[in-house]
This record gives sequence, C-alpha cells and structure tokens, in this order.
Amino acid sequence: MIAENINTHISAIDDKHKVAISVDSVIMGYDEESLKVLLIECNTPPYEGKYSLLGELVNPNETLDEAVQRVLQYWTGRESLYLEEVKTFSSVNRHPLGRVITVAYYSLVEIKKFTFDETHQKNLKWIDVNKVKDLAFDHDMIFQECLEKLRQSLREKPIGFNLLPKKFSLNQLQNLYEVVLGLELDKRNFRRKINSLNLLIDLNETQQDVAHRPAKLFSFDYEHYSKQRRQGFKFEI
Amino acid sequence: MIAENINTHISAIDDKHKVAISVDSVIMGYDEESLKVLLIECNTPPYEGKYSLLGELVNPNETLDEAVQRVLQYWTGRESLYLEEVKTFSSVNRHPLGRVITVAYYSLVEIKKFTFDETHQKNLKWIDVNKVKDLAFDHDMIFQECLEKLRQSLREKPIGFNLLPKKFSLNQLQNLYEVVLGLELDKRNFRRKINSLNLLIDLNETQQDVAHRPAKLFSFDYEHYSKQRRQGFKFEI
DNA sequence: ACAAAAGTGTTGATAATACACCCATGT
DNA sequence: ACATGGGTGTATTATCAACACTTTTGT
Repeated sequence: MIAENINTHISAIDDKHKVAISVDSVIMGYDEESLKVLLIECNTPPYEGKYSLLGELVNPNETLDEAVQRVLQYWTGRESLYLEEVKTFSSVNRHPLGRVITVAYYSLVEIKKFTFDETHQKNLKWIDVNKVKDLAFDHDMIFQECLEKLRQSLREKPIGFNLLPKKFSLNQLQNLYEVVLGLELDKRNFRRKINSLNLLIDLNETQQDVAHRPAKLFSFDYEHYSKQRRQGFKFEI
Repeated sequence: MIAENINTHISAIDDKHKVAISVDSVIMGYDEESLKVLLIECNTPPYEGKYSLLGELVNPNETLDEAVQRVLQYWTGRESLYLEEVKTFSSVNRHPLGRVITVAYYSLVEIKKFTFDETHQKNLKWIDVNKVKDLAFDHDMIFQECLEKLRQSLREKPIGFNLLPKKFSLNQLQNLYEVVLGLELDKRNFRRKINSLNLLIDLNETQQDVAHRPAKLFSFDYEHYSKQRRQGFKFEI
C-alpha cells in the first residue's frame, strides 16, 4: 500500500506520481462601495463565456508565492501587498485537462492602482463579491472559501489597510469593515478601539476639495505593528 | 511569460509542469503529561538517523485528505478524528530527490489507541513537542508551523476533545489546555467558561479506582456543537 | 443659512479575573 | 486520620454596547 515512504526510504520518484500543480488567486480590491474580485472570461470550451479566477501552472523553478506574484504582475503590472494561502483543492476530476491540484490564495490590492489596459486585457473584470456566481471549474467553491478566510483574517489581523490608499480617514476605514464584513459599526466605539491599538500614524493632513468638513488623514504604522506582533499582539473587530 | 493560462486557454499540460506532490502529517497525541508528535526514523542518506514527519507521495487517484488518512492507516492501523491542512511548502530544493511540493497537515489522535507494533514499526516514536529538533528535510519548520496552528485552533475551536478519551473529567480537559498552550488556568473560571458553552454531556459517571475523590465524567456533544456552529458559534479560551 | 459628513463622552450591562475552603475516596 | 486531587461562590475590575449633539467646510 505504501511502496516507498518519501521521507524515510529515499529512492527515485516515479513519473506516475507527478501531477500538474497550479495556483488560483482571488484578487480583491475595495472601491468605497463594495469589495470586488478580479475575474477573467474563459474563451475555450467547456467553460467558454464563464468567468474564472486568475490561475496558472507553477513553474519548475518557482515557489507557489512566486507563481501568484507572477500572475498578478502579468495581468496587472503590479504585485500584491498582501497574500495569504487558503486551501488546496485536490479532487481528482476538478480540471478537464487531467489532474491539476491547485492551491488557492487570496490577495489584497489597492484597486485604483490596478487599472488595466482595456485593449489587451479586455476580458478582465472587477465583480462585486456578493454577485459572484457560476464560475468555471470549481471556482465558486474556491472563491467562497477565500472570501470567508479574508473576512476571518480581517477580524483578527490588521490587513484591511492593504485595500485602502496609503492615506485614509477613519470613516473610510470603518466603511471598509462594514462593507466587507456586512455589518454596522458604531462610529465612536470603532474609533475608540482603533485608537487603543496604536496602529495609526496621524499625518496632520486633511482631505482636500470635499464639500463638507474635511477628515483627518492617517496611515498604517507597519513598523510599530511588526514590533507589537513579535510581542504577541491581539486584535479583534 | 505566461504561455497558456491554465484557466482560460485550456490545452494540454506539458510534462515539465508536472511535479511530485506529497503530504506531511504532524500527528499529535496527548498523554496527560505532554503533547507528543509521532515521528519516524530515516534510514537512508543524507538524513540517516534523523527523525522525520510521516509523509507520502499523493497517488493519482486520491485527494490530499485521503492521502493523509492512508498514511495514518498504514502506520498505525487507524484514521484520525481530526485533520487540518496547514500550509504548502514549495521551496525548489527542499527535497534531495528533486522537486517535491508538500502540503502539511496536523492531525489529532487519542494516543492510547495508537499503540503500534514494536517489531514492524520500531522506528516510530512519540516525542514531546517541546523536545523536537533537528528533523530531516525542512521538517523542523513544517512541524513548528503545524504546532502553532494547532495552538491557535485549540483556542478558537473545540477540537481538544479529539486528544482525550471519549469520557474525560474537567480537570483532564483543563490540563490539556494548560499543557498544550503552556499556561495556567484558574479552575473555577475554567469550569464556568466550559459550562457556559454547553458543549459537554454529563454522563453521570465517575472515575473508578482512584485514590481520592473520583471526578465526574463528561463527553463532548458533537451534535449540539454542529448545530451551534451553523448558527455562528464563538469560542475562545 | 444650509447641506453633508466629521468629530466627540458618558452610562449601564456584561464578561473576565482573582481568590480559599470543604468534599469524597483509598490507604 | 491522613493524603490526594475534586469540587464550589463572591466581589472587583475591565471591557463592550448603546446612544445624540456640535463642528467644519463648500455652496
């Protein structure tokens, strides 16, 4: 049943044990109204016309993280600030070409910096995460798992900043949480909590050209956060 | 750079994209004194004499979870009650045989039921997780990530029961948390919290043959837990 | 002066923590 | 009767949740 244990009895690897491995990347961005995912239209049967996640076979000389960044770079000209591995999908018949095991990642990007060239990449589209359905392959399942994982991580780790511009207001931040998690937060309580975490740098700047009282702008204090994290940092929203 | 996108331009998969994929399983058990991991001694260079995790190449016709259960079944004659995928390790040169991408799992077992036959499996050993070091391959790293993930999950999900016998006392449960998480808990507060979760069934039984007041025995209420989980259940220790 | 979003404190309820003694059994 | 671990309640503190009005800017 176990012919040769890969870890203890090291011999050659039979070709029948070699399979294709891909990464599928749930690239998400936030545009003040909703959380969106970047999808691509398939153009070959059996999934012609359907949307799918951006995925790619892993090359022999790269790690999975590198493959994910390569896909992002290729399609959008930029890499992601934040990547998280979510889950491996390994059903035997999940891909029509034969066995392809895929590792799902989600990545967070600043959506405004990810404008793509409509002529070359006209089959790319940002779609509201609440309207995603009927994707190619098993991508509905992969997408839902990644979305769920993002929501989970957003509550436990200060990663929301990767979806916002470098300078943002407290109301923008609160809005992000409300939109992504689908809940309403009390403004005063939210500010008290954020404040107590000491993760923001007050830029002493305000919004420009808004038809109301301009908001103060902040940025995320990555340095202070990594210090705190080393000392065991707890976060919860 | 991206010759043919696996998801949109479906053609054949080139052999150069096929690699070996394995699972490595951090099998953990608890024996009232410490948390232990099941390791196996390697008998081939370059790792001869070192211990490694139990791992195995994934077969063409099975999922990763199935591969993990197959390994467990083979070495111990039983499957695991609880499995969790942790992380994929994909450094290009992590395995001397060539490229092997591995997916790490941890699994929880009732250690008393996993006694193995010392003649056939004499190179298997339970080792205290705090004494693990110098494993073969990149297994130190894999092990530490899995241990950390277990500790995390133990605080968030009621999975500790998988490490205990079906009938257990509240002190045993508390001890498990203390040993695995490395902290001290207040007995009265611990009991109040566990009680408020309504996850235990009072068996109206007591310990036998102990030289002190016998403890009441409980079992974990899987059914009630899965109901609660569907309604969004929060847990924290 | 008005519209529109920014900003700000207090109170009551709930949950977390700290702490010390009596109880049941076997020897 | 003694040794061993099992079992129980209360008071204090910290955290969370609910709630409404004033401020600043552009038009």
